[in-house]
Formats: sequence, structure tokens, C-alpha cells
Amino acid sequence: MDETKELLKKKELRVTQIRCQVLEAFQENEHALSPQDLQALLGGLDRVSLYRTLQVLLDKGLVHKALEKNTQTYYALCDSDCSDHAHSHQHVHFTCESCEKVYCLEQASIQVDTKGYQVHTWNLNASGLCVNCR
Amino acid sequence: MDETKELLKKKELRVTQIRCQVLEAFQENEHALSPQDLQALLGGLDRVSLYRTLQVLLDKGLVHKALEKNTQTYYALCDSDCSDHAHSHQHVHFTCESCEKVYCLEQASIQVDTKGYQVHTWNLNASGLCVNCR
DNA sequence: TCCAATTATGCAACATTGTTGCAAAAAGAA
DNA sequence: TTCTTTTTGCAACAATGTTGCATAATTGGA
Repeated sequence: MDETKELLKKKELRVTQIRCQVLEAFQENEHALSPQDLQALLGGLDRVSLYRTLQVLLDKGLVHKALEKNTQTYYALCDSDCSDHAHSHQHVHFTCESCEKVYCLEQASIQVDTKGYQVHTWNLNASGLCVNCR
Repeated sequence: MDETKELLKKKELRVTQIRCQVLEAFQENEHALSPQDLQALLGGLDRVSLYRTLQVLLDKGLVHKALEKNTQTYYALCDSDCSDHAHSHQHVHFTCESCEKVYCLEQASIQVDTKGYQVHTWNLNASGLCVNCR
């Protein structure tokens, strides 16, 4: 059985074409994707269905919002241990200044000191040159 | 002379009502403001003029983009040493989960390790409880 | 395999955010 | 004040995202 089908069934979601297509697009691209990227990649699929698909994948913890940049929202696959609604935390998202792609660096580490503000979650947006462009 | 007028003259910008109003709004609020916040605070000013005003203040290094969140962009005043176009870097932006305000923590410090990606600039978005809400 | 119940999709219409062109108004200098 | 330059405000447009609803697809059970 397809990997995407298993992912969906594990989350008690119906297996539909658009959900498989979207998940496959994420699996085939190491960088984060916006709805606009997905429309370009997958051909002329319905905007509304795409937004609703992303919302479902968000709700079930299959993807997370990587970055909002220039009125576009970028999404990336979650790690397998990402539980519903408690995700999108402690991520480093990296935007390459050369190829403009957004990468989700799950393994990065960080130390913060925030002067009296009680931090629950954080999200680091870095930019520079990615592994391919440097 | 008003503080806002001095700020504008220092940057060789004309002193206009909307620019003073916007700068004063930032000075009177310790948290970051979106165009929508500014419209609410300052009454029914023209949307286009507001966007153009923010763009000018951005270009001249008087404000920077603090955060894009839920299709809204939040802006905050720059420090006095913020030079044109070379700003919005190395900031920590903190969203309070209780009052929803976005704060710009200029003084925070951070240490990052980003596995082979060459970081030029970064921007940390943290959330939790702010000084007033905790 | 077919049926029925449930869920998802696609379309139209709408809402919000942001942009562009251009004429009228305001700011600054002489 | 007067003239030049810049800014504002309006209209129209563009892009992103949302809602309602009828149609189509998925899934579990006969």
C-alpha cells in the first residue's frame, strides 16, 4: 500500500486523490511548500479544496506552518512523533536567499534568553545560503 | 519640536500628518502593530496611504517587519542605530498567548546551530506569556 | 459487489489584504 | 505668496483565503 495512504489511514482520514497528491508533493520536495507552490506543482486543482486539504493535514498533525512570508504561507511535513494540535513547535525554518526555498531544519538546536517573557514555544526563521546554493 | 517630526527630518522625509500619527502610535504602544491595528487606533484613515506610509518607514529604517501571522503583518519601531535596508535582523519577536500582542525584544540573546546551512540573518518568533500576563 | 450513510470536492460568491494609476491636495523652498 | 515636488485619497485591480451548498467520491455493511 502507498506510504501516503498509510499516513492518512493512521490519522483516520479518508484516502482521497487530492490528499495523496499533496502528501506526495511534500515527500518529493525537501523544502516547504505554499498553496501556490502546490497549485503549480500539481496542476490546476481547485483552490478551495487545496486550502481545506491543508487545514485537515494541519489539524491532524501531518503538516505544520513553516513560515508566513510576503503574504504566502509555507507548510512542511511533520515528524512522525508530531501529535495533533501540539506541533509546529521548536522548529528552525531556513529561507535560502539564492533559491528562495524554505527548509525545515528539524535537527537544529537553539538556546534563548528572553528577559522576563515566559516562552512556551518558539520558531526560528533564519535566512542565508542553503546546502545546495552555498 | 515633536519627537516624531525630528525622526522624520533626520531621515529627510516630509513631515506629514499620517506619518506623525503612525510614528506616535508606535511610540505609545510597546507592542508591534499591524496595518489593521493602526486603522483601528487612528480612525478611518485611507488604507492605501497607510500601506505607503509603512513602506516609506520600512525603507528608511524607522520600522521593521516584526512578524507575519494569520495573514496580518506586524511592524515595530527600529532601534536608533538601525540603518537603511540593513535592519529587521537578529530580532526576537514574542507573541503573548493571552493578550495576543506582539513584542519586539531587542535585548534577547540566542545561540544557534544550523547543520550546514549558512545563516546570514535570523528572526526568532517565540510565544508564551508576556510580562503583563504571566 | 452493490447500497446507504457519511464525508470530501468543486463551484460561485464573498471577505480581507495588499497594489497600481492618476488627479487633487499638502509640504517645503524661494 | 507662489512654484515645484511629494504625498494623499480615490477607484480599480490583484492575490490570498473563507463560506454555503449541490454534486461526487469514499467507506462500511448487507
